[in-house]
Amino acid sequence: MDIRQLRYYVRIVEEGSLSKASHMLHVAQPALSQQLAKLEEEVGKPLLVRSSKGVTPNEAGQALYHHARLILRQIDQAMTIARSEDGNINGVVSIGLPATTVAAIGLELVRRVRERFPKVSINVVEAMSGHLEHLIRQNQLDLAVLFSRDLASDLAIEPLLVEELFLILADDSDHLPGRKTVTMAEAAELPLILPTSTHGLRRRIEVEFEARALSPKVVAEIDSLSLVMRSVNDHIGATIKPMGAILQENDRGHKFRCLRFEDAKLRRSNYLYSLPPESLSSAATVVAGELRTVVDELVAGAGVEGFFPRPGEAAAEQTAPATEPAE
Amino acid sequence: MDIRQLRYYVRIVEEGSLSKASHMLHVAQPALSQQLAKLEEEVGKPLLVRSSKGVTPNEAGQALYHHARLILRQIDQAMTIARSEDGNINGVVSIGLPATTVAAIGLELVRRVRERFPKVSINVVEAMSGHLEHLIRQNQLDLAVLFSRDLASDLAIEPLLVEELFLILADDSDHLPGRKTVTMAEAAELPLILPTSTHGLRRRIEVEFEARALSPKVVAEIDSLSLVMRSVNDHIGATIKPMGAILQENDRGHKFRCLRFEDAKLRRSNYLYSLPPESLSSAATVVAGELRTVVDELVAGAGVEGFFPRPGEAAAEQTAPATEPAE
DNA sequence: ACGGGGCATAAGGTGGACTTATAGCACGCT
DNA sequence: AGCGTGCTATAAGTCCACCTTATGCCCCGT
Repeated sequence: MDIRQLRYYVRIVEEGSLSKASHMLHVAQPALSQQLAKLEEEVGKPLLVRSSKGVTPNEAGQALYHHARLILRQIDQAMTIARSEDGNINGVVSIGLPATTVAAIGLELVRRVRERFPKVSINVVEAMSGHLEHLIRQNQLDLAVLFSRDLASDLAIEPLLVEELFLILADDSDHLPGRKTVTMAEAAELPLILPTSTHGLRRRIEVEFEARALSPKVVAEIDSLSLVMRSVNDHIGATIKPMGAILQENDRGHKFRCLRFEDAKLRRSNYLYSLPPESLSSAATVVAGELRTVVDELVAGAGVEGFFPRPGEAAAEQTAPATEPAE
Repeated sequence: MDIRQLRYYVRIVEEGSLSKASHMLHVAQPALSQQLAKLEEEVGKPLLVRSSKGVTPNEAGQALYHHARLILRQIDQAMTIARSEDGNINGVVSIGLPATTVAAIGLELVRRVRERFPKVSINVVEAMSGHLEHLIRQNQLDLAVLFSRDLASDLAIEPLLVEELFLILADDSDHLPGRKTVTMAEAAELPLILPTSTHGLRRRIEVEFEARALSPKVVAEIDSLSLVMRSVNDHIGATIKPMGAILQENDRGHKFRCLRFEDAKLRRSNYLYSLPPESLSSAATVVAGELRTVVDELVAGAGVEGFFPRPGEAAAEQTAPATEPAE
């Protein structure tokens, strides 16, 4: 399929005749016949019904006609944008991110979008994933990062990354001194600060404890990341979070110890929700692209643990969990 | 711009190097250099910054990269849809139409969509234009036909057609017997059934009366097309509507006389609102296409008066009103 | 039966896209 | 400073694809 073929095809359908279209396009009629035949060969089925009065598209041909018009319009738009003074990508893009994702990549995402697309105004909405689900269902967000893939909707869903969960303690905590790993049983003995029961992360953690006939000693239920981390820093308890939880705490001068679970694979998948890629605005398209880039850099970052690439990338396939309970 | 150029370009940006991209694409590196040069010549500016370490896109190049990916994905999607068993266009498309537009084209639109795209479920929402404006702003409609172009939003707006307004009487009315035209002064003497004061059509009509120091004798204010037409048929008064108002009345066995205004150009523009064309679903795209086709046929229809093509079509340019008050 | 209008095929010419060969530049290492 | 490597750009030649003209076949209307 080629652009010239699409231009020929659109004109043929609009004129209802190869001969008339050839006049409009200033090419010989056999050229259209040949290009149409090549297109039909590539598609593998006829697109037009021929008669002595001209041609009419069948259903596949009609569908292709509409798509072809869209593609040609987008090619013109792409050319216009590329030719213009500054790429002319502008507009407001609202993106919903859970707190830990904001913590991990929020600043870098905003930096990149601001420097690469100065006329795009990115609006980062930090909220709990349940609320983000509601917002994007209500079309009040262009993009959202969520942890479940079963939000029934016509939105596009693509895996973004997989986060490993760690037991997080204050750096100077008396608990488990000098340790790099922890067992679920040891974690069950610690005072824990976890999100409330409706929170997906909380349910994910409880599943692992219950599978070992253990109960976590929950000393506080807090649905605010910054308050949780301040509470951990203040030795009220430990928490279980992905590494993103401490990345911005490091910036704030807080130090934490992160212990990997040696007898459990505690992981959480992140998904990027958006309108289907072909129905996203230019501004939202580039913001989604920059989000993927920032995540790729996080995953590949030297010295940064606990982030795995999205399943489907060849290098990552073998490291992704074989099965993972739905969150 | 060609599809092969876009494929080469996307791969060059992703690899950050023409040499690496040439390995991935199995073509010689100078071929990429030449095609990239042609693309930049067509765009009229550089897209990539060259260095001894490879290439990086500038802002125009980055924007083009995102668009190119979108276009290539849509080409793949178009091919997939064309190849599939039945075109695979499916989904629910909601379209908001004012009553007179439903009357003019509603049945034909539904017929065409049902026969050409059996898996598309079209949901025609008949409502007053003010309510349609609210619904589409709330993203509760995929498409809408409205009469004003100044609805501030990020929706795409395209002219659809221009309707001429007629004085409409019952066929057997004693008023203005045998006449084909009417003056504004004569109309001011008739009992009139008009929409309520907030209705755009009402305000359009009043502007013309006031410009001639005339007042319409409004005997009833009704915001229901079918009730208005039943009232006209029952000799309660005349009304002023586009021709669409009677097209379905003809089907119901009602007969009306339509008198053209000889001393006024009473016209109303219709606009198609939708998400920007590149962000519309496939189903909505084909429904919009079928809407345009139905309107074109209405405009070109033999014996059907009072509909003019959208401005911008060459044959119609001279018949479209040079200036027209904003509605 | 004939003429006109439509689409499809055959054959030839030309221009574009790819190839190989090579030049030039920058960077890193010795 | 010199050399090797890796990158992109240019030149020249080859081959293939797209367009042309010529023509055949079919259908419809008169």
